[in-house]
Amino acid sequence: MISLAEENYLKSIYHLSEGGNKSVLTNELAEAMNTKAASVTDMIKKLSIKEFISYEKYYGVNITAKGKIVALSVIRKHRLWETFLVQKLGFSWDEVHEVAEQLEHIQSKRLIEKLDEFLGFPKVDPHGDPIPDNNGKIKTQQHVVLATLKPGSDSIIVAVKDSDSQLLKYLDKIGARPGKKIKVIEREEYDGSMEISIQGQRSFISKEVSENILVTA
Amino acid sequence: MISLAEENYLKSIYHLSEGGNKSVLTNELAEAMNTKAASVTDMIKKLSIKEFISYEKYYGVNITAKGKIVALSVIRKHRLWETFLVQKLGFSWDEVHEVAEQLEHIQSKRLIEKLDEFLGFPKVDPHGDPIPDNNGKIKTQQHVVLATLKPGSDSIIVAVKDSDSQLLKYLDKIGARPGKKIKVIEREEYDGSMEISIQGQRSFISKEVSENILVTA
DNA sequence: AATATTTTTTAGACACGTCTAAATTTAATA
DNA sequence: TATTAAATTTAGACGTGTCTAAAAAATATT
Repeated sequence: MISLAEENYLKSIYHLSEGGNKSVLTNELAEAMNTKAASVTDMIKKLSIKEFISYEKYYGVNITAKGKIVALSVIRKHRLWETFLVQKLGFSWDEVHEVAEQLEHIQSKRLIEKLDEFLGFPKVDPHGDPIPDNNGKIKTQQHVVLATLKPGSDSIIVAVKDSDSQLLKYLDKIGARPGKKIKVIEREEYDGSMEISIQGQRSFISKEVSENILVTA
Repeated sequence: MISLAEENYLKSIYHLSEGGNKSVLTNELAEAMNTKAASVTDMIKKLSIKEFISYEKYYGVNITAKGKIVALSVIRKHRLWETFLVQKLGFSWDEVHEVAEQLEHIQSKRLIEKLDEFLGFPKVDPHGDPIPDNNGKIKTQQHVVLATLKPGSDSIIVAVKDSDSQLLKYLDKIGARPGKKIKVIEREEYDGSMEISIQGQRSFISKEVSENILVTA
């Protein structure tokens, strides 16, 4: 049996390693988990014994195939629940994260299968992130950070990086949601800020914001 | 903040005390919680300090008003989730208990309000048990155990006592669901077994079963 | 009433997940 | 390369919730 804490660590390791493509350092993980490095060391020892990760002292951790299965299952649940909260219960997309953080740990295969069906087998969640399938397969999107686009570029918003509620509220205000067309009107070389247009709605956004919006390549 | 274990204890104490109408003994609680008496003693000390229960050594516990609020909130969540599972996800009523045991601990006032609305503000769950309202008010039903009815009696099934999945499957098979009319055809004095009829479907049930079916008085 | 039985509590222990403070190792810098 | 700084791990501790075994209190029996 896998504990709630273990699931959360694996999910975090999966994300920080960008799907298992690089190793994750103790301090990174400590920051992401909002805990202390010493606690992380303790936990990664356990996860390592259980073979969810491989771990070499002082050199960070790598998630194993076995660990990925767990992480993707949790991510699948998280994204399905977020979809449920928005589509069925009428939550706005900036409110769902915390609740989904709890719901993702409910243990019941049947529940998730039924929920998936109830939602019509969605492929992406309300933030545009892909939902892993039942077998842990996930479609990695071809996307690029808005900040890198040149003036005049046209593309479609695919997803949003951060799950910070403040940012999401702001994006909602300027109409920046997955699926929407976005055009870069102008880009200020000095600070990287840009003027954009979404469905005719013009906005000035800072570089920071433009780095959190992912668009089609 | 209240922990998952504390919520479960309070829920159990609420049920065993029949809504706070009598005190609950350590051993009863131990059996209900599937744990040891010593563990119960430890926990009820904590709950007592937090004033969710009052506790006199060797004489069991009584739930306080503060404790009832917590218990009823958990019960409300449990029953709303059960309703969701059956009505929206298509679970059968004998499958929902375990999953609802997990879902009932999700912490989000907004979620429960939205869920309640989504379900159309149901008054009873799929087992016929009343759903406490937002303020912890619960309609106690006027019901009687089927076992006490005399032959010839006509009444309506209100709820089912036990949440054992085996029993629920059996009841489902003989058509015994909340809301259904039930007639006692004959009652065997010797062992308390009876012949009943539900929507024309006749069945012989043991005394044990008839003690788990609650009907209108 | 004295003794036996049952119930409950206490004492001491353990796994989990966390922490602080100190020690160790690696990386950076002079 | 020797020293300093940063990152990581170890050591020892703590709160939660659980356990077993033993002690204490309440109840039942003779």
